[in-house]
Amino acid sequence: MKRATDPDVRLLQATADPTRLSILRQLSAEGSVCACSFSDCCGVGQPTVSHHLRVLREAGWVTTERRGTWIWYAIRPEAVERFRELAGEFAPGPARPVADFSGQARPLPPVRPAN
Amino acid sequence: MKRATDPDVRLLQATADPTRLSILRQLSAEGSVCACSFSDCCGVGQPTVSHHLRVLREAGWVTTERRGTWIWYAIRPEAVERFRELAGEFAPGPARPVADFSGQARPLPPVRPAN
DNA sequence: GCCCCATATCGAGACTTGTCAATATCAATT
DNA sequence: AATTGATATTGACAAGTCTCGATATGGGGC
Repeated sequence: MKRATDPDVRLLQATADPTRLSILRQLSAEGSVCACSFSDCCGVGQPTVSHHLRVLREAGWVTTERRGTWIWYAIRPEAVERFRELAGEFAPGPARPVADFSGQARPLPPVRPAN
Repeated sequence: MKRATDPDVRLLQATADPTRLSILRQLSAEGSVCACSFSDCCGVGQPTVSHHLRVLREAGWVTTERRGTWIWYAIRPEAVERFRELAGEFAPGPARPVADFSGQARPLPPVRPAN
């Protein structure tokens, strides 16, 4: 994959992994979670968890807060907001595609974008 | 990336690419789009567009309809619905993380999930 | 200072992905 | 049937990703 530069793509890419999706769901459910809580529940080793947390942080999904020895992670509201905006952008096609061309031999010369 | 099997992850993974995000946006804007319209606008060759459309189709994002020589793509309502459900799941952490431990030496022994 | 614990980083290996050129398939027209 | 045009598939390569073991970092308590 070519490294994504578009922030939207990075936000989406960060969610597109089973381990990170689990992390995001746990964070959503519990609000603020110690990094040490992820190693156990995700079935991967500590360095791997650390890697995924970094990906989430660099995509803008989470913030960290050090409390003594532990580091607590939480989801950033801006990330949720942006993700929901993206969800709002997506819209399904018409139930009946564009128009009814049944019986017509050459349905519709597609409108091609100027070339 | 290990090949994703979870349908949610596949749905998210399909969005996590600049070309595919463009395609989804164009489909959202125009409702139903001829495959031939994507080659021009996405800056990639025709086989690459075809590849991305396949990824979107196998993730459940789009359906196809053949009209003579052309093939029209449209976003499936179920995909949009599921994506919005996912967006609804995500919730930010508390503004003030969990509690105020300022001044306390050992803030909070993290509650570790049973091990 | 030293040790212990939680977390991050490094380096490597296996695997996946994005892209293209070449080719195949399929529908419509002649 | 041959041709033309749109789309899909194949095969290859470069680049990215996930995972781990080993190691580094950094804080707290002794």
